[in-house]
Amino acid sequence: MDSSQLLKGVLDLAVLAVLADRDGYGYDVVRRLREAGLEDVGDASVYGTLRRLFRAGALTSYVVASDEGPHRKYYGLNDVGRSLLDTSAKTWRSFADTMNDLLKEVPSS
Amino acid sequence: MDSSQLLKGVLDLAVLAVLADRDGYGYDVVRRLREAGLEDVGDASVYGTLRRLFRAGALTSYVVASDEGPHRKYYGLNDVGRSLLDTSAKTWRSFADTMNDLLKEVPSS
DNA sequence: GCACACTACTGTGCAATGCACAATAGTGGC
DNA sequence: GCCACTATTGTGCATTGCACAGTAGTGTGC
Repeated sequence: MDSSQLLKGVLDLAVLAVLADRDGYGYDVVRRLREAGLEDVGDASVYGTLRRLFRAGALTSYVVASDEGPHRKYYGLNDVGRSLLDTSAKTWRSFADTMNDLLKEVPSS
Repeated sequence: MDSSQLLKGVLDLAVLAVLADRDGYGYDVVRRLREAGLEDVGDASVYGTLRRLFRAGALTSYVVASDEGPHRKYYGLNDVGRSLLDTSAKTWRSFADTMNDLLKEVPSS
């Protein structure tokens, strides 16, 4: 099973969760998601998600120059983003519970 | 957050899990999924998923006449389907664990 | 100086899939 | 006859993750 389809609709949540910890720029968010276990996440997906969330008014954005490469566009949560994170996390937990319940007859291995 | 996006890539798994319990026809699978907590699942999604899984060789299919309405096209798991269910369930559990870990800093309410 | 690797962002176009909606059709109650 | 419920199929759309290409800055090794 391709885990890329599992990400649909959850990448927003994952990105919000990562940014809740601390502000980050695209390349950095990709790295943090992969370290967290989402190893197959594509960089274009993350950049796209950040832009979408920003356009939706959930993120702040500011550019910082770097002396180790190109400039970095940092993103951070604002109130809309924090509230989106809360409700999305709630929706996710309830959904995951439902799925786990459905799967309780399926042997773990 | 629209839970419809959460279903992406998971509806296959949910349908397989429901059919693992016992064979079922489309309309019945929709009802069982809704009773299980997936209240917003669309009927066209389920019919589409059943056809897709059948085309992929994971399901058997047979038509049964009904005296309470139109005929019913039953679907059931074959070996491919059972193996798909196992690996998909494993992928889901690992993915859900990763997400829950990412969300552990987010207050539950 | 130049090739290359790593960092970092943007844009285009595609594939997968859940869903709305319409059409078809059988049964039964009023 | 009309309507509600059951049951399946097909069309077309919206969302979204991703591959890929392009641009660009920094540092390393030759």
